[in-house]
Amino acid sequence: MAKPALKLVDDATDLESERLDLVFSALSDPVRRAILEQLDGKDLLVSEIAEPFDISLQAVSKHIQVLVRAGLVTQQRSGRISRCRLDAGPIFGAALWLNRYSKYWQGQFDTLALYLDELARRPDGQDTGGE
Amino acid sequence: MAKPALKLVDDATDLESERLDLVFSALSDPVRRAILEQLDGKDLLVSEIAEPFDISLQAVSKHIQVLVRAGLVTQQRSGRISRCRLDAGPIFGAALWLNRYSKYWQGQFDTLALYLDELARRPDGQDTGGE
DNA sequence: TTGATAATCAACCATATGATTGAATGTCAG
DNA sequence: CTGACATTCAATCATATGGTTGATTATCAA
Repeated sequence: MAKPALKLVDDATDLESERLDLVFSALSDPVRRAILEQLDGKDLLVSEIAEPFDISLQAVSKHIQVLVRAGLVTQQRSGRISRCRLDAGPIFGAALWLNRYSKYWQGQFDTLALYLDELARRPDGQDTGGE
Repeated sequence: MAKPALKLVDDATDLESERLDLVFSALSDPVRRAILEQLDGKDLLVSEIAEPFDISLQAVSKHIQVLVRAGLVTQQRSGRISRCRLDAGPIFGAALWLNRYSKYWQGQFDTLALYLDELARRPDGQDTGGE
């Protein structure tokens, strides 16, 4: 009856399930994933975010709105500019849901643990670029 | 430069990005997430999977096709029945992508590690608040 | 053969999504 | 005030999605 201690893990509740709907749906678009990667470590304006993409600024603005609705990005408007900041909180909930299947990875699980360790140890989040 | 050792982490490649598109999109629907939870630990027929849901069998069949396209479920037809099996492999790739933001969780990271430990230690994958 | 069963196919519908272009809003600089 | 700029709003379009019902395919049992 009472929810488990880690309520994020239990997606039986409508609220958490709807949040997962929004988060996974937001993550299902490569443009939005790229936006999140851009925001990893630094806040950016809408126009700065849009710069690398070949689509219109309006399209990027709509993508950002989707990320905002999912709780993955917050926007702080000051004057005519709108600074966008990553909020990784909801990603944690998604990761928890995924990790209920970690038992299937097994061998690769060590790889993940190692990778997490590596990431945690690194000052910035940059990948090595291999070798 | 060359790709990193863990190519799953680098979604710059079109192939891996499209796979993530399919996986995250598949996970964005509560029915499909529930199906994956049903398949956690046991293979099921389409009709068995459909039983708990209020929607038509055909709708469930289409959901399963989406999961198959994403690589999350495999189907083995034998006679008129079609046995569905979970393939958690693609979830690993998705988890790796998410975990690039683990540095933001920090405090909660211990919680995740603890949870993973808990999951790994549990004989079956059942959550406390399960079905 | 007949008939029930398992699953998919097909057509259809309502709504959502991702993109576009053009207009509007609001703000800063001269 | 004028105008450039940052962003959003609005209308539109093509396509995708999630659901329905009805038909079809294929298998098993009597």
